[in-house]
Amino acid sequence: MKNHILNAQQKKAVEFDGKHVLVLAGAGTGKTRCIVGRAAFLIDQGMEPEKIQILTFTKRAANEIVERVKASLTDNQAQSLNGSTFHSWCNQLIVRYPNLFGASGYTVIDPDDQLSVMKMVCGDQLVEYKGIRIKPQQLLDIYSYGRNTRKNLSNSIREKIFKGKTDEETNDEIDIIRPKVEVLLRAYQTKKSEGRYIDYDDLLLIVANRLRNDAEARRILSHQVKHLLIDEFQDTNPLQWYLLEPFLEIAKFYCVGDDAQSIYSFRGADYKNVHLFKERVPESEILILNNNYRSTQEILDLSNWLIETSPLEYKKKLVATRGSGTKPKLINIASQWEEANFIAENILENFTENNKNFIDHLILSRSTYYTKPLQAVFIQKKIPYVTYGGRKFMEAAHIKDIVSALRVVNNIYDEIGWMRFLTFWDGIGEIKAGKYISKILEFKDPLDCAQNLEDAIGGTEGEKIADIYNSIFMNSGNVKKAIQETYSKMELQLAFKYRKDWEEKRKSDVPVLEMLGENYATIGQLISEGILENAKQLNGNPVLEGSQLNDSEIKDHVIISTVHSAKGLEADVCYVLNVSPKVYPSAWNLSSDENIEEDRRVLYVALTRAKNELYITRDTNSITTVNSSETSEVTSKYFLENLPENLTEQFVNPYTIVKPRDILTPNKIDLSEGMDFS
DNA sequence: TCCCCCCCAGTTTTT
DNA sequence: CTGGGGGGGA
Repeated sequence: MKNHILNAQQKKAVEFDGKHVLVLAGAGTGKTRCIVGRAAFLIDQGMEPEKIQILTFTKRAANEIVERVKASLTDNQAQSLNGSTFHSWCNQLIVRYPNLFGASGYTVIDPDDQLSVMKMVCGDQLVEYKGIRIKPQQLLDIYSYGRNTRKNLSNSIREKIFKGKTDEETNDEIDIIRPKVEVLLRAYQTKKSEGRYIDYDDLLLIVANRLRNDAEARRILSHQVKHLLIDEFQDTNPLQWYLLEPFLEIAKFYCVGDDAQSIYSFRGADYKNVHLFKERVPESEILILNNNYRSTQEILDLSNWLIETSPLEYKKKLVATRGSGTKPKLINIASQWEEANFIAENILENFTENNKNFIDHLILSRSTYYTKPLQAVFIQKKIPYVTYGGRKFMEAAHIKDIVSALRVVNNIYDEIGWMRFLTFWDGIGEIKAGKYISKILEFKDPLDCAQNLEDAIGGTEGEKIADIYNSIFMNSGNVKKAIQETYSKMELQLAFKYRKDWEEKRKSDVPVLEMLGENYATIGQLISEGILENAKQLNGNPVLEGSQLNDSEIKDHVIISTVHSAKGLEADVCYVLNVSPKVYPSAWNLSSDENIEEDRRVLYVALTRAKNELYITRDTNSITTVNSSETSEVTSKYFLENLPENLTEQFVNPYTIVKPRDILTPNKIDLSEGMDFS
């Protein structure tokens, strides 16, 4: 094993020989290197790789760690090493031990489908639904928040609907709506059972409950799981801990985390869980890594300043082992187009004159949506890029159409799947589809359905739909073939339904779906694992919607990512977009100190990604409007408001701004000019 | 009554 | 780029 790159602290952490450990490590101190090193060390010591489970928050992080372990070992020693997200891991366990968890023939549903189910429930329970002014999506938020935090319904309503307020008026309101919400949530659970649906939280709960209540189940798994290596431990929430706890007696825990990088409280994560580690985990130790290997001192000075100005104490001051470099640059921009142009020109200059590759550049944004103009400019200037974060591949409408056909064969009780598949066809709307579905739900099994589906629907539609059903049914052992057959029968209608952008954009996703299908042995696996799959990452290679990347571009591209998806990433040159008032902290979060501090950590994560050069852009318009019209609240809470001048270099955009014509937003015409009303 | 199509609004962050 | 709403047509 090649471990010569480890320092003394890291080596101690990698070769830890106690039972459970938490490695507390600041940004850039080698957290990932530690997990990679640990896995390689264990395998080197003779542990079977299939009994080591690496748990991460994103699929990409899992893949990357596994790849790096493989690269650090010889002879395919790590071939069967397992790295996955919590959800994917649970799904795999459920599939592998159908008798243990009792969940076969189920369909894992994504948030879109959850919403559809909840809407059906609200339609069924109109009396209760009308009695509360809460939208179906908010009901799901309450439900999921309650399950993830293991808080009760009243408190979940308080957090999600009333922003945590505890005054008497709020309490009275909660008392009034709580029973009605309960009726709706219980109806949602019933509907899930009827449709044999499993939502994301169920994946964790099914495994957790079984293991907690059944010593025999723990005994079986104790032979399979010896080591749990858990990344980003500060982001685990109570539900995840509820799942992990029964493994304490089975496996050895190896957790790494950093409380200053906890940015998932909206999903119920509590950064204090790292502080509770020693209390909750007997026979455990805490190790600390504090040498930063990533960034220059100037970048760390700014990052340190940011968390030092927090009312919370992180007891963290990163020191660069790499020494000094250039100061972070703060650029005031007047519009998103100027920002996009500046970044594009800067990257092109680095590429052509400074001997840098595209992959040396990382662009970080608070939201996916905000990067759209940037992407337009990159396409215009032919800069290859990959986006992380945002919509999943399987969530695109045209993919869902194709997959809906596969879903109903996998689970004939999948009403959501039927609704999508039936209404896909011309002349069938929700009403007709509903009538067909009530007939379909009476079929005994898939075979019964295959034989009688045509008659149940009737006409040429029935013929067409039954034909597709049957060809998938015949090919259920070959997922790729099933997809191809389905597509060939749906192609005409797809091209018609999406005529505006079918040829240019959506059609090219079909081969990607086929490739995805090749990875799975059954349709059930495709739809449960596939919805957890990221759009841009396929067989380890980024796949872009719309543009076909050639080989060299696959290897060399700029990365555009949300901060949340950028955990663990680093780059030579980093651009943090739109660090403006109302964004850091964001306007929604201003009312809560906890949320403001979470936003501070979001910015902290963003800043600490940079190795050598850090560019921070901010919108001058929002600065001036805030100063002139709004109360001081927004400005006083803005993170860069009291930024010491010596920490950054104010920087003027040196490039001429050219607005490409085809991406130009129409100018707003001001019709109030020319008239003096005085 | 049901279905289709066009237009508009509004988008945190993730599994 | 999707979801909802409104209007027109069958």
